[in-house]
Amino acid sequence: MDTKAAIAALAALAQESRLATFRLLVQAGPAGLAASKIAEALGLPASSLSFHLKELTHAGLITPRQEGRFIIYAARFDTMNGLLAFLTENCCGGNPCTPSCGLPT
Amino acid sequence: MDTKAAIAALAALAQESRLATFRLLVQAGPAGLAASKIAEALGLPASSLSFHLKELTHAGLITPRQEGRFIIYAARFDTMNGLLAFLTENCCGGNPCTPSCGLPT
DNA sequence: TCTATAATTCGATAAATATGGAAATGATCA
DNA sequence: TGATCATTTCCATATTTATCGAATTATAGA
Repeated sequence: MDTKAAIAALAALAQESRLATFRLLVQAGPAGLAASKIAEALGLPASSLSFHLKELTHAGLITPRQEGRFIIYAARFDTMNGLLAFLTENCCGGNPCTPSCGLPT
Repeated sequence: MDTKAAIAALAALAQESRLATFRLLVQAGPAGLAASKIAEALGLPASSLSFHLKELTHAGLITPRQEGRFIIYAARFDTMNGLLAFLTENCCGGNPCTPSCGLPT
């Protein structure tokens, strides 16, 4: 992951409705959820949710697939893991550091 | 970490200068860096950097300490780790999931 | 105290973003 | 084809945010 992609992902997550959407999809796992189910779960108007889904998709954090007349969204764990790795890259100059400094175990 | 804190941290990181600042401090480790050193390293005007340092501090991602006439900023690894944990919370409903779904190893 | 350096606050401007109703598009089934 | 449901696009508005020069505050040393 490069800086541009990381900023896109972080900006996408830095918004209440989108963060809630993403976390819902992380918890739903690869099976994902239809847009209408997300709207219902979060109490969002369809047009607002659609705007946010597009942001998350464009940032590579979720991916849509058509299933019947539903569009199912699922979290992209590869991107999420790339983001986590990017943030912790070269922690403490690559030197061994205290437990509080490393990744959660 | 709660949702409010996570959004504050994500928003703080979702900006080029701040992300670069934070990563610089992550790599610097607990020793940290003086504001002027950060400005020099990133080529930012002092007033702009100061604005961003305040944002990062307010989000709990960095912390300042006075040392002589310098103010040294250091990354707060506890907050960063809390953020990573928050994002991956209850991944896949807590069920075992494929390797691509878990945290990086 | 006077001076030099470090860092922040102020202020004005420019740019990006969230919101949600209404209308349009896309997909399925009878 | 016509009806129905799912989703997106369009639009206008309100809000937030980034930028950086100039002025201000704070710290240390002579």
